[in-house]
Amino acid sequence: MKEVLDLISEEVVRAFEAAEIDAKYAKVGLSNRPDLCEYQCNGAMAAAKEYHKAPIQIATAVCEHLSKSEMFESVEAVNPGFLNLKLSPSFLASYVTKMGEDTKRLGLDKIEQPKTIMIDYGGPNVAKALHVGHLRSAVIGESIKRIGRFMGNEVIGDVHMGDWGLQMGLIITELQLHKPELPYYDESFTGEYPKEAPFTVTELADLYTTASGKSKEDAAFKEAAMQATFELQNGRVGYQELLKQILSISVADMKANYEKLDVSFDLWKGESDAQPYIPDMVAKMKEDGFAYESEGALVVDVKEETDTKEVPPCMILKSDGASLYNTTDLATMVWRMQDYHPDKMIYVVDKRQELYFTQVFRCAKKTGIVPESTDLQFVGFGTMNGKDGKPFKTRQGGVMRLSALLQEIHDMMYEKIMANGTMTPEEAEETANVVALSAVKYGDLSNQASKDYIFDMERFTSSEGNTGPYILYTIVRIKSILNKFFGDTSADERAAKLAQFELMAPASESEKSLMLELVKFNTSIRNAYEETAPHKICAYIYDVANAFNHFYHETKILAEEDEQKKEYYIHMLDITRAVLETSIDLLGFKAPERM
RNA sequence: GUGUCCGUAGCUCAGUUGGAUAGAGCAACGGCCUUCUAAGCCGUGGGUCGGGGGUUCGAAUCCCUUCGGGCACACCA
Repeated sequence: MKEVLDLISEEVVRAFEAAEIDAKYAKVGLSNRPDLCEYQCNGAMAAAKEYHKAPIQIATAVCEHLSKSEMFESVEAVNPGFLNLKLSPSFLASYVTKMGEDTKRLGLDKIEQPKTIMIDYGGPNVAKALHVGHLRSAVIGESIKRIGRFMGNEVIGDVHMGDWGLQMGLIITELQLHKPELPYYDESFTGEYPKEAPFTVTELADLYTTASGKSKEDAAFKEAAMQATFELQNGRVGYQELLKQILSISVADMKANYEKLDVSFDLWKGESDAQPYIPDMVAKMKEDGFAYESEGALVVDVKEETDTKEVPPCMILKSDGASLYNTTDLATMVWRMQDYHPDKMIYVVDKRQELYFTQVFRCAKKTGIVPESTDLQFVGFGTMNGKDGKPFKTRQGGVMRLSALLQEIHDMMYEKIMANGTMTPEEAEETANVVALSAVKYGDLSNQASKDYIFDMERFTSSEGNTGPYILYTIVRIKSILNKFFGDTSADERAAKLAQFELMAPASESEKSLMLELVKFNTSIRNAYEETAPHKICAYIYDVANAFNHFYHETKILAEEDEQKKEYYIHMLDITRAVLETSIDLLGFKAPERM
């Protein structure tokens, strides 16, 4: 359904036209003076020059035409030329009623031309435990994916694992020292390779850690690892089979970890999946004359005239002929285009990689790997810092594992819940998980993705202020009332009853404020989608939660004696709940029943 | 050095793309529970939007300049 802002705009446009002022000046926005009005139009001041009239004259003329509209409670022209608008309570009630008719979409239309969007986030390394550095990509990417889908697009999430390169060689070489008898190392082996992996996740991580340490001190070991990497990349069968085992073990573990974060991927592709596409891709680049040799390496020029600085060429092959990050990323685009024909690809990666991705994007377009019609978007996120403003570390100064971070926050929430003494340990355990996730995700998403932010556990886990737990608490309060009101009735019965409860025009300030917030749902979500900015959803629901809590404080809902009024409250509560729950789902977390 | 992002209350952050008196939260102080979850609500104090110029009816927002900080600048990913 049409957004409130559009409905107002149409009305204002008509008034401008009636006053014989060009409609281009009839721009309406939210008020920045809520004490004076709810929506405002400043067009009269902009139009003053063209029409050689005092802005207030124009505003007054428009105001006269506008005051006939039933949409507004009041319309005022104020010096020097502001047009102040207040919505009528009945208009608000009817709009919210329409939202409530479909609590799944709440008045938000899907976009008219859905796109196929591929989104690249996560980027974990095989054989390395997920650490806090992986948190932002996962959390932000997941939210962008959900928002994109909610708007009606087909969104495909790809984890894009780091499963290629020296790290694999390190593991292969280290494992050989422990278990040289494995068939993977026997080049003459022709039988069937074992189905079971020769290690567990923990062993795998240990292998890598040891090997990685050795390679820094032991030159011969590193040499062997590089040789193994080379042989793996050149198709040595035993090594490729071993890689499959490494992947299967590692992926299972990653999936478990991401599941705890409520983050999922449609594709579990890695850098290795791009390898088969490299030779043809490189050959074509040479053939088409884009790739040439420079200082021994194969590169493609990507600088443009409008550049304000020097953009180095995009390197396709190193001087030793080996492929690198760029090669893999470009080849990944090859299969993505081939298999999925996306209209858009979004990369959710550390913002420090911006220049690098500019090179890759330009190269992809220039060489025709990605057609002009496909949009390539870089969503760079900032660093997650500790309270000292420096990159987040454990107390010991090491890199913190994601699981350890989640555990720590979970424990804080668990303690808080148990202190209330209202839950069994089992229920508290589960609730703590849900609340902890909201704390982490909301803490991350409520900041602009592109900025560095300070990860402050005390603040994020607090239920005061703009936090996940505060939002959840608000939802829980609403649910609690709804549950008391409806008792044991089934979801269907509830819906049927709710459909009969009519909303009344808001009588008090707090009712109206709440409705004014609810009505912004579609605009807010669309904005967040268009600007790839989940933090706008956070800002929105924080306003909704505030408006609700204010209303809640002032209004006795279940004790209301007027049945009709009570039903109206209940209906509005349910719509508020739907707005909040739909929104947090887009952010990637859920609300518990109690907390 | 070149480029780029940033600088808003003691702290953490918003600021609807140029509008009115720059907003929240935390922290500080003061109120509100025999009534739907007080993990809440209400109030008070706190600012030269880093500095300086400019553009115009009007600037935290656009331009220039300056100071301070982060980050990136072809064989890592």
